[in-house]
Amino acid sequence: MSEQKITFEPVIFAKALADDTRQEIMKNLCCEWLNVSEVVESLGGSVSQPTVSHHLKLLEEAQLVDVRQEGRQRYYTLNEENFTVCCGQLMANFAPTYASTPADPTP
Amino acid sequence: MSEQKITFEPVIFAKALADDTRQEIMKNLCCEWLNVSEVVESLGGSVSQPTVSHHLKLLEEAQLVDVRQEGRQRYYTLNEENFTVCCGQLMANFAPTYASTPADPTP
DNA sequence: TTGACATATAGATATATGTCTATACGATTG
DNA sequence: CAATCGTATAGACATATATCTATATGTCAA
Repeated sequence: MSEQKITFEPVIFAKALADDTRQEIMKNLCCEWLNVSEVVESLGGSVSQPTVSHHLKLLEEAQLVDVRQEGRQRYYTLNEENFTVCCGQLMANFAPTYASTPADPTP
Repeated sequence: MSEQKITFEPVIFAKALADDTRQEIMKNLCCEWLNVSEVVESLGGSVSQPTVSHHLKLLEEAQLVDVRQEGRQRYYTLNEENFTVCCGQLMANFAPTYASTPADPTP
């Protein structure tokens, strides 16, 4: 059904990863749904809520997080599958010798 | 022998990829040794030689290219193996569900 | 040694980006 | 409806970065 196929933009993907704060956020969202306030807390208060929102927006644009609205809160989680696809595409682009041609993903 | 084990710095790796020109350079250096002038040419003259040198330096610092001096020219090539290792580490960090624990690389 | 060539470095500049504060927006609750 | 809470947006600002021109460094050849 909804499962939109990811549009892989290698530079956008790389830019999304190219920041310490965002990588920390991604770690904290890995296998876990957190709302924005919880993400702020998870960073130990080192960055403000608007900054976190900004980072989450970038991650969303890169299709690396899923979002779910619940009341007035928005819950985010890392989309591991999309992340995996992006890494696979990077491999295909830049390490063809090592990249395993992944036939077809689970249909 | 010399094969230095790569020190994976996920943000440095991502930053190295986070630019169109660098990705183009990486593609052109994939499975191919080019000297600096040839890299400049391969970009169709869209960037200057010093700019290319700058990008190559970043790629070198990220350990994504190997360098070989030959006379007065420096030849660069993409290090596919290091690239692969970095992607694998990214997967381990951010997609543990999908990451294959790679036992041991070919000894 | 001198000149030419290949590449790297220095310095300048414009754009991109990460961060903050202030505030707007949207949903819930009294 | 009004107040409140959670999040997003706007605007400002400082730093990072991509690029250029000019020049230095290093290597070879005559």
